[in-house]
Amino acid sequence: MLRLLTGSEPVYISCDKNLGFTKIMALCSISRLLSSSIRLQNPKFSTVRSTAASSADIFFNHLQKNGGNIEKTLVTVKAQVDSKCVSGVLYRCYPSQSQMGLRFFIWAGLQSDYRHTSYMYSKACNFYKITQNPKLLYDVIEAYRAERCSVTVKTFKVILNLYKEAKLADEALWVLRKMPEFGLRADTTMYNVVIRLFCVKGDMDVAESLMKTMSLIDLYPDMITYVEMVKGLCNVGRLEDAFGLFKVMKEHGCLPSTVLYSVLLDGICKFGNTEKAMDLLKEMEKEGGSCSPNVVTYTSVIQRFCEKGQTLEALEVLDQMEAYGCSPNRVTVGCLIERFCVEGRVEEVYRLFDKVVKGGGVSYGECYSSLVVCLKRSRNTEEAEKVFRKMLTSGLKPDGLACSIMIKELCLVGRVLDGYQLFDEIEKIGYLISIDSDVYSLLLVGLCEQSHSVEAKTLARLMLKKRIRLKAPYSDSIGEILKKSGEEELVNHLTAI
DNA sequence: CTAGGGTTAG
Repeated sequence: MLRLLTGSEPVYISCDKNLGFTKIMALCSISRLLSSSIRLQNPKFSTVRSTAASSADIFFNHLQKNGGNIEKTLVTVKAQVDSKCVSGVLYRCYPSQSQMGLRFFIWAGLQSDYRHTSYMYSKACNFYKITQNPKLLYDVIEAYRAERCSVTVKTFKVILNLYKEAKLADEALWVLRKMPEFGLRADTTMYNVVIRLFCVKGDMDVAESLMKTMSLIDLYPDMITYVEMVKGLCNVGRLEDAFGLFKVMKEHGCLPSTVLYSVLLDGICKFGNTEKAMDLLKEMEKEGGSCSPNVVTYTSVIQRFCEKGQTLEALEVLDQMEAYGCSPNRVTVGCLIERFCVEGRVEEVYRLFDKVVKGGGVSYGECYSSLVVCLKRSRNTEEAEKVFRKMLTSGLKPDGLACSIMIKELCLVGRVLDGYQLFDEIEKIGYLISIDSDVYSLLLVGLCEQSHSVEAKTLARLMLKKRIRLKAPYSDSIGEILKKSGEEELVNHLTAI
């Protein structure tokens, strides 16, 4: 612990290992900066608490009063279910009422006017630590049975999606097996989820037996099932079996899609021989229609060649791609840039840029941004900075990642003012839209550390204007200090924007 | 459902 004097009251700051003394002093000066100048210029900051918390409160209070079969009475609650409300209830129930929280989550997922986004699933999964505590959902299902709750296929889908998010293959399979006990039957989509989990795990025996089970209960594997299976089989090196599945499908009169072809092609590139891969690509081109190779198809082939160091072959595929009328995109170019950088042939990328930009699938700005990222990644920071500055002077728009990387790098090596100037320049030409928000915090702390108070003040003002919150690990420490010096409202604003 | 940029530190 460290005792600091700010104003009349001593302030104690927990001093974690990331926070040296100079940093703490810097944070204190931010505190002073923000409190002295900014607050006065922005009198509206005093009331920032939102009123939208109430819907979660209504549901939570209802849950507290009505134990047991909560789903029955939840219908009577007159409140809107939305994602804010759902996460609100999740937070209130954790950790002492986890089961209730999850039951509410499942119930909410069944409402016709609301659908959990994948973000909500990951939120619920991470917050309740489903991966570490899969039993929580077991218990929910057992509670449904004990209380004779009415459950539907959709109920199980929500639970399955939580296990999917938690990457728990065995538990997901358990959900499928549990359904008949409730008189319910899983559909193809649910099988696909479980098959995918086992494919990712590399447990292809279970995945295969699941696919067999499907036909036994009159369910048909769809294109998604095949894609997952082919990918899984390729990944464990069972190329022949992947090919076999592909052929069986064709024999059944089911035409493989571009995606399926691409997955198989990618597998052959990775583990098979090049000739066979190129034959398959030709076959796709000839077949055309729903089998036509697309950007992804070509890009993955190019990428595999690059990985193997076969730059020439990769470039030939690029030609083949363009001849077929398919435009390379940012990802395609990215692979090739990386390859050129690795080989120390950086000068050659500019000719590549001219070529691919003509296709219309990617711009010079994107090409140069990729180059900056690539150079930085191969520790060629000096060159990266050169390219980046060249972009700015020639009016090319750097993308968010290139900006973030460049500014962060400058801060990291102590050239905070340079970083700020770059930032300022990009901001002035209006190119700063998609920059990482933690870049702002990094810059702000750096500027304070090096006592560039004018710039720090300007930046802080800009952050408030743009409603950019302070990022961890700075937000906590800055927040602490601000709060202890009585700047609670300001903290609310900067951290809870 | 197929390709897929970066993170610092001892």
